[in-house]
Amino acid sequence: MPRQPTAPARRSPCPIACALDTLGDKWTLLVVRDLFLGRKRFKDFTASPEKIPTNILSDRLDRLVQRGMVRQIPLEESPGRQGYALTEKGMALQKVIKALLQWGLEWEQGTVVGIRDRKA
Amino acid sequence: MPRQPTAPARRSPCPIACALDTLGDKWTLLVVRDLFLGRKRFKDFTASPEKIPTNILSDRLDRLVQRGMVRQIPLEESPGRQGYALTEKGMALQKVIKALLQWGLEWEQGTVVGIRDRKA
DNA sequence: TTGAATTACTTGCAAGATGCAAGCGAATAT
DNA sequence: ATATTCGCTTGCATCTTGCAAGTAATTCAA
Repeated sequence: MPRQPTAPARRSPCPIACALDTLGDKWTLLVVRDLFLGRKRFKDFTASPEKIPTNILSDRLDRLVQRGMVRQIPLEESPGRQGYALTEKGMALQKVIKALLQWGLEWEQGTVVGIRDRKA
Repeated sequence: MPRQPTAPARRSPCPIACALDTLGDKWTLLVVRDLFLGRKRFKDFTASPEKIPTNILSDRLDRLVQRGMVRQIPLEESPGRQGYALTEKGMALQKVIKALLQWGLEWEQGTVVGIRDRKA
């Protein structure tokens, strides 16, 4: 029988574990952060100071789209190019991002808000 | 010159990126979740339904201790054995855990609160 | 008190993920 | 028309993960 592209199995029904099945890696939530900052295009994400490799970026954007946190949007400033934006499900991650931001600021010294591209 | 065991380099001064330098993987925050649930001992963590491999557990506990989120504690019920508990810095992750929990519950269907060991 | 479990790990290895560099076709700028 | 940027994909070396097995130190049971 031909198989539907199987959703990767969940480790458990725990909502935290399930969230981490998608979000639990070094890069995914940084892409989400950039989307909250209004970044839309591939090059915008690569311009962030963490310098995400393009193959990883491509993969993470795909996964976020597949899992319904991001959708592709047309870019009115350049038609024929695609951009990315958070869906409602993606927007709902705001509390997670804020909690990480506050924790980092309070407990990891030397961190500052307001990321800039390396060419600011 | 002999070198101090170097702290792994930060990707950027962004507090979110910095938080993810420690927390950004599939397992670390599940260990933190278990600590919030009152689990103290190695075997308690291995009993969680996600079945963390013991080498990963060992590594993650070490890293959490190194980075100041967890400390080792004596176990009064069996002296000569060590347990683990959250420090203040670790406790401060409560909002992160709660945000992930709420997001998972709301957006990932089939998730439920109240994890159980497989032998409940 | 002696032997059998249990606990808290470590080690080895196969498989998968990551990161760098290069390449490549479609859009855009000159 | 040509050059450059953009949005990727591919290959490959390296690092990380996950499974199984092993081990030394408790603890338990007879």
